[in-house]
Amino acid sequence: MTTVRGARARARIEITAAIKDEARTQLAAEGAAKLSLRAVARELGMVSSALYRYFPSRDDLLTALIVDAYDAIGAAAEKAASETAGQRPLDRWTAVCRAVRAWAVAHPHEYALIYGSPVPGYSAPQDTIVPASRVGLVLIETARGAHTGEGVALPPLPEGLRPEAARLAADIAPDLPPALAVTLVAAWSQLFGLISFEVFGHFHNIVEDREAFFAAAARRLGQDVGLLPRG
Amino acid sequence: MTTVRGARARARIEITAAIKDEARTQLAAEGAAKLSLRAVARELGMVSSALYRYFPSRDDLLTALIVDAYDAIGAAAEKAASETAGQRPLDRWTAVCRAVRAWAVAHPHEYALIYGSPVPGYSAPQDTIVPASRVGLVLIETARGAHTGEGVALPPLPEGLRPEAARLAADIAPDLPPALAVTLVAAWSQLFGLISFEVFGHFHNIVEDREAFFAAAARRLGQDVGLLPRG
DNA sequence: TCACAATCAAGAGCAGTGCTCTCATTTCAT
DNA sequence: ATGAAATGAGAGCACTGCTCTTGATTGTGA
Repeated sequence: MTTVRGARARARIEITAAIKDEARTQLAAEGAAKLSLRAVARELGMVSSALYRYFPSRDDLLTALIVDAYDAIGAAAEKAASETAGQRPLDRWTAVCRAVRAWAVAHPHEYALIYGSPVPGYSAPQDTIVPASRVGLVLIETARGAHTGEGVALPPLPEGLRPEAARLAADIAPDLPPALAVTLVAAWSQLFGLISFEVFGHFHNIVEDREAFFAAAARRLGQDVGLLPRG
Repeated sequence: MTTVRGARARARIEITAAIKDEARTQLAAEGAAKLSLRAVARELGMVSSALYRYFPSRDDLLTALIVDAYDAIGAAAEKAASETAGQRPLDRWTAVCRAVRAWAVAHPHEYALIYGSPVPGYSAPQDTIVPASRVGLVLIETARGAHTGEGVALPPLPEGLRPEAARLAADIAPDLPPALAVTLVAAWSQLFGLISFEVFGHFHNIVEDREAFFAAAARRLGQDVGLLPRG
């Protein structure tokens, strides 16, 4: 399938990668707003129009970077999950959260690209939806481990949320109780609320020891989804 | 102080407001990335260089819009708080949260300007920090109502978070127990995690009944900060 | 009242951007 | 070997933020 047919195909792959690399460098240095196709081409010793043979537009380049960023932060989450395979669910949960945060803090501009204001259009391209779900899937999987077998005490669902909860659970995790599925999705978004506030500077002059603050909040999020401190 | 000295000063105020209005219109229509000084000037029947008499740069115009957006969402929160003055703390809390969300959903691009990726530089200008704190202050005030007098059961702080919690509480709410102050700040950021995920499209194909979902999550956040369902 | 200074609009212009088009060259499959 | 497809280079268009100069309008102190 992905066998390299000839020198030309090989070159195309390499140049595409080089373009993405240089773009990522500029992204990390100056942010998405100042990422310039011409500057990327200039740095690579080619003329700007040549770059359009590889990416049909600036937004397509950005989309490629978005996909890569989703994959990178998803891989970080998966790595933390697999490295804590035998441990208690709550510890695994916090380990995953801390890994996600660590990636975000280390790559603020790439993080802003995927969890900040949507820049290209309003609807995310099709290619991004699978990579975008990786962190969420890890969280679901981590929580699932604690809920196989017996049920855990979760607050009852409000009447009006019943149908939505059932639909949502059937969609993302049919084997889990609806109340848990809802809580998981909420915890998922709240996790990124914590991270975004730190990365985007809203904790400036407010939270100093961000590491400890986040660890405690993430742990509490884990308890919210039914992971017990001991057991 | 703000007395209008003459016709010229009056005109300056009016033109400045007109520029901001037109800029806000373009922001709402196309987003911050496509906000163009030249287009604003064109729409106002003036030449682009004239606009620089009122805003020294594009970033300064954006900063003015940022301040206005913080003020608007802060006012929405304060309105909800004052309109529910006599009610139970948990109901007030959810009312405030829903008002904040409603403003965000109604003004997605302005919301993205203040809670999305920071666009101008990395450090927010001085003028923004006071308006930026309004929503947070309302949340603190709402929670304070339930904690005057007796204490409410809050999970104990982890050992490592003790000093940070004390410092943080002394900073933002010296009369509240440190554990509550920490939880409040976490809930604050998690609230915007919920809203950002909705506004930025991360709930696409996942959460359908966003209204009910948010109401339940916000209520739960209120319980996290110690507001009791009954009482 | 009048002259001077501050303020302001207009226009030209600069450097930069994303993107398109044409044209020559190179590579590949037949 | 030949025709088709892929690639690179260059010119050019419309747009951007921003600066500078010029001339007109407005406010103010002697």
